[in-house]
Amino acid sequence: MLRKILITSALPYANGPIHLGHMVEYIQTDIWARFQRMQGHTCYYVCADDAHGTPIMLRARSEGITPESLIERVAAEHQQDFADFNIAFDNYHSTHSPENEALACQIYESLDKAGHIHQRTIKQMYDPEKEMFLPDRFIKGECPRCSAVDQYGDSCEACGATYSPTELKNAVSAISGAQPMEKDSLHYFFALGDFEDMLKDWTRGGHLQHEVSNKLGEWFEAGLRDWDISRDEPYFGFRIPGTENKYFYVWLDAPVGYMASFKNLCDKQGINFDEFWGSDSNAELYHFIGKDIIYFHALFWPSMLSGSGFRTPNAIFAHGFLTVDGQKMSKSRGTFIKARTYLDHLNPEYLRYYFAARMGAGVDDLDLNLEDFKDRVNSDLVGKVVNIASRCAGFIKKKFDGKLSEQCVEQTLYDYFVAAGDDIAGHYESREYGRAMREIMALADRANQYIDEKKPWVLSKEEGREQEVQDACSVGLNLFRVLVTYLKPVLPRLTEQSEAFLNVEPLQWDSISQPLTAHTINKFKPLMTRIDEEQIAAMLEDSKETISATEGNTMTSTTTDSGIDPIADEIQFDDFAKLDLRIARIVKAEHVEGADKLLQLTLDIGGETRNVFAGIKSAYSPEDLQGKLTVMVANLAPRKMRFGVSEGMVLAAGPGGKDLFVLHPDDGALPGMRVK
RNA sequence: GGCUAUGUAGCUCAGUUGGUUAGAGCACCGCAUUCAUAAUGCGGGAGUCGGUGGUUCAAGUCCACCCAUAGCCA
Repeated sequence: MLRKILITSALPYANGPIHLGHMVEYIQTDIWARFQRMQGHTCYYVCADDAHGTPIMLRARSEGITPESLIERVAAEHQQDFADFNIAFDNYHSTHSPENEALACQIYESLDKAGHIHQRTIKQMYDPEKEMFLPDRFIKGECPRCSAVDQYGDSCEACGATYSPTELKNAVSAISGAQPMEKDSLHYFFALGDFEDMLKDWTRGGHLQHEVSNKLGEWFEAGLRDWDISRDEPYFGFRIPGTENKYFYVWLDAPVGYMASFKNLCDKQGINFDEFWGSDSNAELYHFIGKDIIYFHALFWPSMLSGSGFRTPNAIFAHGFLTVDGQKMSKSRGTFIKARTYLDHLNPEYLRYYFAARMGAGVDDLDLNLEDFKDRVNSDLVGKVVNIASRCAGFIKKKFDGKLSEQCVEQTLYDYFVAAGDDIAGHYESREYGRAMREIMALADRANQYIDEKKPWVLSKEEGREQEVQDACSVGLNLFRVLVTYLKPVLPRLTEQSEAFLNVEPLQWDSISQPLTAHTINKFKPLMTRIDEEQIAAMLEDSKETISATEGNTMTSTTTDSGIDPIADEIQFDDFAKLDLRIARIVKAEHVEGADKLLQLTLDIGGETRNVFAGIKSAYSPEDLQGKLTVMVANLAPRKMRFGVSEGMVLAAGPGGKDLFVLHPDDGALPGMRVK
């Protein structure tokens, strides 16, 4: 029976470039879409840029352009990256679109009408200088529990406490540096608790991976709380119907973007939208997402849909994150690799294959081990698969004028290859691509063994055995054709070239039931070349140089350390002169008992010593620092911390974790010298 | 801190309801081969199954605790 399927990938945030972490998901989804289409099913694959929210507003502001022109530019870049990775979207749209506004408002109004929207005045932090309310992550201060400095407004990275930003001590706005004040604001809430019964059924109804269902049990135990869906102006988003100055929180209209993109496609191609989204739809709907955004997709989204008269998804498919060589992507190591940087150096099909080879249906993280990447692509694709065609094509072309035998002499072997297709299809369907690739490669091994047994290069030197040569090579090429068919969802470009070489129509899953006989093929050209280590090295080098990525509150996985902060507001010389920066010698550095992130430093600033707690333990051990010169802020008000009083601050750059770099003066500087 | 996962050869993984000597591919070594983009075939070495303790005639598999890694905590 032919199926009608609509699938989506999470919407990338229109605030920065696509990187290889994003590509895990788009490649996973694209393979699935291509597989379904090869089966003859109708499968639409839609996506869009997620274009709203404070980070985009601020970024546009810092670039001195409108949010509209920012998102337009980023959308063009995103789409070029996807196109070059052969991600075959049926439609790519934007959440900042009329379709999305109409649908978001329609859903909101339905929910409101049914009594699922409540209003309530809350206290929120407000930046009096910028005249705006501050999202939690734009407020920094000291953790109310452990007093760690420089923590975000929602949780402490040092002790793991979660709290509300109003509890933060010595809070400052990350945008202006001003001290935020509490201010009342009327907010709109979605009553998630109204959907508890529906959600309990849905999340346990086979729509989620088992580990995800387990995780969600936790939320039910904790009780479902209302969801704050409004934001005050200034905000880049859609105004809430019936209000003057309230906007939908970006996460309200982001998933609606799936519908909007599809609506846009329907309008262009005359597809029936309701057939896919109506409450009685019998089409299939699947969302591919990263494991970090399960909450939004498995709780809010089904509730919103069912509360506003739409169907709910058949399933949510969550995947893990990408690491590179076993570690988080890092800018300093060059492993924060943008899609574009990869494309500048390497064939996208290599990565598509490598990801496929290592991808399963679970939420485990996936590691891009660059050594393994090279070995695997070279031995599996070039050494095994492509080699089969390469070693047979010459004989057929030279000795038989490109013509295959009249009949397949190895029907049993051929049937064995065809029969394996059911298993492989099953693995694709259940997103066990790694298993599928393993089975395909086992078949490739079998094909190479067969050619080895027949030894056409020996036969061709013997009189009267021409037929055997033609037969063996014809079998080899027919096996190759089956293998390429199985790999088609993963390797669209290789497949296209192979179709041209084999001189056949686009391969479908069921087009291989019979072998090609008495068929003329075209001249063989190398289908894929090996990866050279140099290419990988050059890509890493390039990645180190072209670091400019920034992330925000994105729907797609942020697998990375944070991006480059925007340049702060202009200051006058007098403001700068207030800072007293001094060269300091680290005379002693030691661990602080009970502190995860802090090192205690004793600094000599020329006759005076200072005790400073620095949050650099993740990047330095005390031995690294002892005796070194650095720069400190000497006139910062002393701050009482849980472990003692900190009398200043050492200067360091970097996003955090292992990527922290303490400043270091040039030779000749002496403790106590003022930096100006 | 709480929760959900993950941890098996150098690398990637498979190991069904606990049941002989823990398997495969890649990498490595040896041999064969030269049709093929130095590709292929045959053979070989390699593992205290994250750690500790327990249940059992029997544990990679079950239980407890611990360690490491990842994500989530609206």
